[in-house]
Amino acid sequence: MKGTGATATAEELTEQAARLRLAVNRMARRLRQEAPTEIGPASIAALATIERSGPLTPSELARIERIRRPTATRVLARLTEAGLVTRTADPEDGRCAIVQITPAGRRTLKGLRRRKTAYLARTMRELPDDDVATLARAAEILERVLEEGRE
Amino acid sequence: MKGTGATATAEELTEQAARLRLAVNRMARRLRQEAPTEIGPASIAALATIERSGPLTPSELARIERIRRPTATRVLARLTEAGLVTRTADPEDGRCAIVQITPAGRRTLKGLRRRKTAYLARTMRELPDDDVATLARAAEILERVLEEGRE
DNA sequence: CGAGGTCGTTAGCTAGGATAATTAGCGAGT
DNA sequence: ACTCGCTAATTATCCTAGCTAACGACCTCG
Repeated sequence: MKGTGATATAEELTEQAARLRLAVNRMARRLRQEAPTEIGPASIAALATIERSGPLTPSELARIERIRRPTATRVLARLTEAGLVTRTADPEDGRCAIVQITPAGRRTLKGLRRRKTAYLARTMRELPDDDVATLARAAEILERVLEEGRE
Repeated sequence: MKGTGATATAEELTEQAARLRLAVNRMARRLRQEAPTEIGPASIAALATIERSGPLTPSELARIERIRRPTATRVLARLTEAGLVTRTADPEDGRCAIVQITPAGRRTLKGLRRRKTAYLARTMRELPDDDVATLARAAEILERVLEEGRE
């Protein structure tokens, strides 16, 4: 295992970044395939954000999800259509809508999480403990990086 | 196999899988945004596969990339259009086309890799060494898992 | 030769990203 | 108090990229 354990050179870093990028891309695609949903992964991600970050406006959703507002509009239209979120007018600012998750949304999210995680959990169950731990820590690092990268 | 110290419970495993899934999805999205290409990440992935796995037929490409043949057809149409691959008739089977990467394709891939990896490398440069090492190992693990999952 | 299977393509659907342009509402400056 | 500029949200349109269904071309085998 080269490059681990000592400070990586710029070249090694680039190499590692390239591998990570490929692995992430392919895994994302695989996950999409392994966990077919009726409502689309991006919409699910948005719904999860709405659950986690409380009632928010479409613009806030767009900022958090790093998508454009029109995309948020469309995603929200589907979620609303499906009864997973509600939109109410902001009493303080007539331009804003306030989006909230519904009980049905929470239920959907819960069931989805269970199903969508099954493939990965199944895969991880077959890995040695070290690897599982590594992946878990990698997830944390990625979370942190993703969080920092947003301003 | 398992059973060393920090063995995760089923619940923990599920939790970890869920976090990894989210992190992978978000990172993939971020990478797509950070590395805008004129030709689309899936097409690039296909081109990389064509480079790596030598001359192949559209069906083989579809199998390796885990996409359907019509999708492969479209991707190949764009790559051919862009002069990055060539298609020749299979002399032994009139139904098959044989797809090969062109020098321009290799060049494109090379330049793209450099550009597309920049964001991750930049990000990783700011991480402590052990985080970089963790991510590198995670990439290896994911590669292995992805490789195993295909038959 | 004909039947059935495979390869590649075409047509049409959906999701999810983007931009550009429009509408509505807020707030500050004169 | 009105207008101007900014922001919020939507609408319309375009793109990539997955899918299925259906089709013609071709191979294989009885």
